[in-house]
Amino acid sequence: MTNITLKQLRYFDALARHGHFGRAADACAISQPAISMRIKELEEELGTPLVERGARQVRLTAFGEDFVTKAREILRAVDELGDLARASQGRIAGRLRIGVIPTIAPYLLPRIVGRLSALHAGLDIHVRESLTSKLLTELHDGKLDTAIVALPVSEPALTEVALFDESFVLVRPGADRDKPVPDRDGLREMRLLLLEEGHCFRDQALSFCNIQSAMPRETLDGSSLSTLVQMVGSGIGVTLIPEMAVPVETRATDVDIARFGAPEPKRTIGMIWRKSSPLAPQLREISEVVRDVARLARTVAA
Amino acid sequence: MTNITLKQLRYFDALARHGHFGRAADACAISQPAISMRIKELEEELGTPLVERGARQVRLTAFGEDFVTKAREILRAVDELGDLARASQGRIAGRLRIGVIPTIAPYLLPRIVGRLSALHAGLDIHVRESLTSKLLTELHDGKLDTAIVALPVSEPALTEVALFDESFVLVRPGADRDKPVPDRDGLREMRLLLLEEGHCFRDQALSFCNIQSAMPRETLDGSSLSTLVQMVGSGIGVTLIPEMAVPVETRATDVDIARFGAPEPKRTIGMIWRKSSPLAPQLREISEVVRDVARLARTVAA
DNA sequence: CGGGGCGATAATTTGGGGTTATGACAAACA
DNA sequence: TGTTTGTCATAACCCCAAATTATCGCCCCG
Repeated sequence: MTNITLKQLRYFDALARHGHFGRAADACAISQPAISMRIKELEEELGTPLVERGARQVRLTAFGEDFVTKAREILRAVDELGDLARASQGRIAGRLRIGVIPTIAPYLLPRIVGRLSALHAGLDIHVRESLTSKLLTELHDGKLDTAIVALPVSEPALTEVALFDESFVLVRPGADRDKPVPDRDGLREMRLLLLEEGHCFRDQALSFCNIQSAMPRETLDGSSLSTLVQMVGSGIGVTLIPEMAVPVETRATDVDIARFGAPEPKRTIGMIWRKSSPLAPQLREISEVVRDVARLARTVAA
Repeated sequence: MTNITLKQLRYFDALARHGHFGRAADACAISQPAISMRIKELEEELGTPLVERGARQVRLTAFGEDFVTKAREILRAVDELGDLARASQGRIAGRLRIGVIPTIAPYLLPRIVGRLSALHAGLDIHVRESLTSKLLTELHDGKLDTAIVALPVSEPALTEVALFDESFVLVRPGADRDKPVPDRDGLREMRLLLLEEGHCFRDQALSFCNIQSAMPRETLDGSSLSTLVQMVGSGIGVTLIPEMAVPVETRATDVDIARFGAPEPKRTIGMIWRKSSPLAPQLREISEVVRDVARLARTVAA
């Protein structure tokens, strides 16, 4: 393990440049004895002289020549470290790992990624679609920088900002078009198709109907909103979907979309990140962008 | 002009390695506050955080990851400055860190160390025995000056010189002494004991028998050639060992050693070092010595 | 031989970088 | 829900490394 310091290298670089202790010292804004001592010390550590102190001039030894080129490479590399910092500083750039729940991802993510990429050229976005519980774990483990989930998550270590509220709408077979829209109690009597266990959207829908999740119910579970809507289209039952999913999911299926009267079921979608994350300022800024994108997406949908 | 110091980089390297301020401080033989302060200072100079301080763990930021690789390059370059000094004096002296694979080390290393120490009084030899993959990593990281492994390694940044070829011989229970020597196909039918995954010698033996490593095979894996030979002695199966290992490993066990007919299995042992190493000329000279030593060892064995 | 330029050495000061002790806070625990 | 524990930050202090100024020694030159 060497004890060479960057100061020694800087002084030696200056000395090699000027061929003169006094002027090198000036260049380094130090006194002449200081540089003399540092160079001597460096030579002792290396066990070999670097400069030949002539009567009227100092000249590098052969080894000193080799040494100074290597030393300059190092000094340059160190200076570039500062640039590296400046390059990646402040601005939104580099890798951003974002997790989104499956009942949001297909409808919002393409727009988010598009907008963010357009706004921030140097941004390298990695997307992960997964259930809330898994997203939270990955957030904690540092596998994700942020996530978009339904609030609240109520984790003290996480910051959560609300993005928007979204209503749930009823999806029923096209044939039911003219029937009155059921209320939450009426809904409980119908054959309600839901996502499988683990999706927060399932719990949110159940809670609207005042049904205990644990209660054994005869429901047919679909694995994606698409599947659910397809099944509704074949007359198997009814389902709820977030309104943002309406344009995409009901495009090619004969189903009827009906809004509920008050109290309208809805959930709050938000963005979360670790309070300790150094990206926090950037993430807050990003959350503004996401909110904009979402508002746009929802006005288009409505 | 940056004020970054090598100490800061060394400490940060340690912190990145350990992911823990306290342990990193231990590794640097300083107190925990010292490293905390230095890292904080570094972050202030860079104007950007390097690590995310979680309650239970310290994690590098994306920028920290970039930074640490650059920093390590610099630290290695600085360490090489010391080598440069020694090399420029022409002599072979100072610290020499040499890595050797486990299927070579016991049979060759004592002689190598003995000879080199005798030839070069000022030489301080450090030996490391490990698998090829680990040796290559340590070579790149500047933890080793050179390594003796099976060629080829085909790394563009490394110089490789061949030292010698060594044949593999069959080790079978003493009772099989009078049976004919199997060929590579016959070998496939026998119960072949091999080193565990990761040893290059395992792969070399398998490739001789034309067996895919991935292929699920019923083999009993030993962790050293000694163990393998002992197991063969108890009649469990057969194995291959490099001929250099014969005198040491078969001394006290009732086993039969048989050479294969053509095509005889063999491998090439060579010495490797970083092309950028300032010790390159000395290492080449050392490789001549090692080659001599190996030739001597093998004629004794034969 | 005396003077001036230059680097080395000596004596002294100062602050960077270390230490120990302690605080703050989140996570784990009971 | 307190309590304990692990972990990093902060505070107060200390010391030696590395400056500074002053001076010396030396060689070349006039």
